[in-house]
Amino acid sequence: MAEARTMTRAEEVAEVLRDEILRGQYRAGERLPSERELASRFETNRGAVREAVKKLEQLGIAAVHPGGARVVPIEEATLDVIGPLLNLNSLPDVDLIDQITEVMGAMMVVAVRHAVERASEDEIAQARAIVGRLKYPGDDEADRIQARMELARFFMSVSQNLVLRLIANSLRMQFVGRIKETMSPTRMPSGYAELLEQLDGALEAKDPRAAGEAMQSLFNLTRESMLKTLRAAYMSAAAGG
Amino acid sequence: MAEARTMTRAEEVAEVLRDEILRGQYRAGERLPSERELASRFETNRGAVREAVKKLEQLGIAAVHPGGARVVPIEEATLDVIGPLLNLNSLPDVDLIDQITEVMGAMMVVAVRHAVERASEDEIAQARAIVGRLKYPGDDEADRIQARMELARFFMSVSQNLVLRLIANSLRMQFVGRIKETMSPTRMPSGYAELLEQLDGALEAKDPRAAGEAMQSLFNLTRESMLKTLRAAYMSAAAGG
DNA sequence: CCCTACAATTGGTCAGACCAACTTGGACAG
DNA sequence: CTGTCCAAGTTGGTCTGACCAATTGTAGGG
Repeated sequence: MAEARTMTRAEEVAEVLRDEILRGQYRAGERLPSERELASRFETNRGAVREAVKKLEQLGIAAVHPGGARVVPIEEATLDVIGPLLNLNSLPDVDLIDQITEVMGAMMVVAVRHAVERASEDEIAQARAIVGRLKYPGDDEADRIQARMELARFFMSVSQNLVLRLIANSLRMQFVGRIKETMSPTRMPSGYAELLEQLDGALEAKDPRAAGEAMQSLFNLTRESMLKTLRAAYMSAAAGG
Repeated sequence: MAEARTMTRAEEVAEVLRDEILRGQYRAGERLPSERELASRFETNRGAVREAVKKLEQLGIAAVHPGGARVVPIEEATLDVIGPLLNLNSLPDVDLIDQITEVMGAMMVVAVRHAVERASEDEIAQARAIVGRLKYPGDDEADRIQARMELARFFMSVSQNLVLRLIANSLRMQFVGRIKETMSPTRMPSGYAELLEQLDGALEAKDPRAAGEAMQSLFNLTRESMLKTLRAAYMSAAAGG
């Protein structure tokens, strides 16, 4: 599912315009060229341009009114701009990744607390099984990443909080793919194993608070190691280029 | 700004289809009627229908492919479905509101912690001024609601976390307007004043953790009182109808 | 029963047109 | 010179009708 089907003409136009806006080539409040102008610039018809501009509007970075479309400041955009923002440059913005991770951490803490509160025996067992795969990773590194994702999704779904799931969806979809390539050599940070042990214990004891705290610490650790890796990547890129 | 301009034909169609999907009139995975069929049903042209369907796709509740559009399960939707979900019935869903409040609370805690960490003297003073308006409310009840919103937005903007702001934007935009009408007789719950005092103290001492905890407690309190009010509204609605 | 080939349907694109609402610029009154 | 108001031009919203490529559903052949 979700295979990268060939892009539609409207999507191509939307992408170009979107990146131009995100790069700040238009000031906030400034008028976008008219649909007719854009159609001639992209050598396509107005219908396609219209769809593209609608897309920008639903991204929250453009406001279309009869009389003209205007650029909206990014702070008023939708969560969906995060992905494009990450992909704007060859290396994603460190601060932005840090912010994403922090928010994801906070959400996971809430999810875990809820999940532990309402989980059945069986679900607890499932969660612990995944934690086990993290504690004693096989020879496959990819399996650990996979297990981490699974754990997150599992807690999210058991937590029964739709809002949480939707936010996590958006962030994951935009974030995870992008970060995997940058973070390919993920090492297990020191202290990680102990925290997994804590989480496992909290699950066994069905202690929501303890589970939440363990999860928080896990995320903090992941966050730090991620930043370190990213900064290193930046350094080498700067040295290389 | 953002005045309710007359709805576009495409928007009308999108609204109807969106609500039909959210009400579960199509099973997940089921095919949507073709654009041509919809055009004839809504007595409009294919272009308008096309825009509408695109809108559904960007809401994350429909997936458009050559060959046909299909309905997507709501768990895979975008945050933007929250608003429509709330407005689906005359009274918003209590569980959903609870979930939203909980998530907003978690985000505000993160925001406050960050904000206190990086706030300048001047910004701290501004925040405390708003807290003061909450502590000693004037005769105007609306002013208190206003102050609460201001405080939230202030912390969000000072926190410098774009992700946080974007999520808060979405939730606020979809949630606040809806909830105000339901919650018009907001009373100050007992214990609220003390927590405000705590928050003020934490701001003065520039203690991020303490500020976060105070904010968490404030939200928990608000959440409870909101649920109580809502449940009461439901009871009276059930009795009346 | 499976698989291939064909035909119908679907979304994607395109061109050209009209309308209502908006923006703009200039004429006019003060 | 300043401010107001109106008219012309521009813009988005809607509509029609058409063609293409891809996917679907189906009937026929293995």
